[in-house]
Amino acid sequence: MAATTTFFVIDRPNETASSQRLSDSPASGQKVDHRFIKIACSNCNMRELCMPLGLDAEELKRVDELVTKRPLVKRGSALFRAGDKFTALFAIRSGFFKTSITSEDGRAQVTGFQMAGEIVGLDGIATDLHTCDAIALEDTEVCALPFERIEEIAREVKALQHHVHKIMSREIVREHGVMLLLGNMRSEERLAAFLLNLVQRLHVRGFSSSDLVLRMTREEIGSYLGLTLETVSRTFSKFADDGIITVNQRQVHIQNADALQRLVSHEQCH
Amino acid sequence: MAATTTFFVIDRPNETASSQRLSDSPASGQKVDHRFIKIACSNCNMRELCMPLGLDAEELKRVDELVTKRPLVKRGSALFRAGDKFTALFAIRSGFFKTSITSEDGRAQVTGFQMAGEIVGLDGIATDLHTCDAIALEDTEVCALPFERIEEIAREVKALQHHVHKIMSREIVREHGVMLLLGNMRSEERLAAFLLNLVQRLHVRGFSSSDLVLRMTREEIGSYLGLTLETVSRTFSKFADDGIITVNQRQVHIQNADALQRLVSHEQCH
DNA sequence: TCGATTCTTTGATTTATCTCAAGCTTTGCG
DNA sequence: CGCAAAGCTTGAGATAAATCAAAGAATCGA
Repeated sequence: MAATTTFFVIDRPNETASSQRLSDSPASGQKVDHRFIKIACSNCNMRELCMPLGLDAEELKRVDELVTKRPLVKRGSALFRAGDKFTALFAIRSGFFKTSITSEDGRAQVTGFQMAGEIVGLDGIATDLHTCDAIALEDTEVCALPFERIEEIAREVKALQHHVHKIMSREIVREHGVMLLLGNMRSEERLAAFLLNLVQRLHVRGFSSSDLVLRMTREEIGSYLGLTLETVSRTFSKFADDGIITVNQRQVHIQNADALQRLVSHEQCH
Repeated sequence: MAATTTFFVIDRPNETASSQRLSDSPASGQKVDHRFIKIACSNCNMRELCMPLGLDAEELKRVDELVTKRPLVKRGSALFRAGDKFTALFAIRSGFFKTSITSEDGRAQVTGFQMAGEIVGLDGIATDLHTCDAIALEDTEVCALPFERIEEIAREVKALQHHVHKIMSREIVREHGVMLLLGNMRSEERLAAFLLNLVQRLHVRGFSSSDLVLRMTREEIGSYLGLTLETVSRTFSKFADDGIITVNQRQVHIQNADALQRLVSHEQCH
């Protein structure tokens, strides 16, 4: 299904998490307000994951200019909400987001879960207004990339231009996969696909490919997969009974990835 | 739900449909082979629908250079298929397409229906390979827009650059709407949303907002909506029984658009 | 124009998932 | 620390939609 959507994610050497809060609280004991320090993308510990490839030094410099703010979004709060003015894309430096839309009559649909190295905000380009909410599932740090600057630099840096196009195309392809999941798969297949997708993305980031900590509730998983929270819970229990996974609340250990893969790709109905 | 994805669609004054076939058959009785005539976007009868706004004469000229081929795709055949090399976006000049993906195990999911003035092929940018099939549901005419040229010109023409970004973002937002539909709605709500979306898009193109001819089968509608063809058929019948629509095979007349709208937006479950 | 194929409708039955409900666990806050 | 709130699990029953089946209608190509 989903290739992950990556971009620039910025590392900030020798700083504590608290020093870069965007709040008004004084950075006690510090001479320099780190909030306004601009860190070079070229120092980013995730640049292999996120940076467009093949930039020369001059082009890299231009990319660095992109990052203006690096807000910290606390667990449960919104990076942006539907209706907010769109001004920037956000590269997630650390933490986990969910994006969701709500219809007029109040139905909510989680449209994705995003982790470090991925981009949120692409929905806002169409109308200059965001159409979904981006909610932090844990304390997160993001890089704000003002879209006008992106376009400006993309006009000069070919690699960046193409990278932006790729990121958007990847998101379109990812959503095709979700449509297949929602339109064609049964609950077990959906949850299996979900788990495999999550660990695969985490593995790329250097984490285990068999252990993961879910950052979202059963209800949020259900919303994403078009299932009720009860069905998600039952399906977890079934996988555990079948010895495919071990579940302990948000902790999941995948014991038999092949079995999950077979659920997703092998037609079970025959 | 879905804003339509529009782009350049080219009109060709004083030509018959047959004269521009891409086949090798000779254009009998004609001195000039119209197959190779390049028609200016500025003459397009759908330019209000498709052209990026605010281009000056010079910029318009550059956009015209984009269109190189204008193939005719016959009903049932593919404009491109999953795995094909991606080289161009296609603007639909006339006719109707479906796009669909197929998973390894053979499950098919229709991911969209596209009509004149809309763009197909965005999925190919991510990996330089198409990931879905685009099948003509009737004889169609498209403009091939080589993507390298698009990017080249977009680097110089700001309006085109932003237009491309908007088209891709719109597609992302449209797919969010489909996810809501697949994840949250019941069969009647899905079909109502589908019908309203179709007539709305047709209406923008100057067609009736109450009458439409379905270009796709019940099965294709079902695939798009995550339903079986039988459920689609039954739901059509139910709408007809309720006096909301009149159905005669592919001919649909909407008698009570408000009722459809209420189905979609009003929570029926309470 | 006719026959074959594809498409559509409708009915009967099954089933996957939802809903409702209750109890249990964990988390977070005063 | 203890209580309240949020989150999770499990069961029983209801139900929307799938499946299976068969017949009728439309379309297409020979």
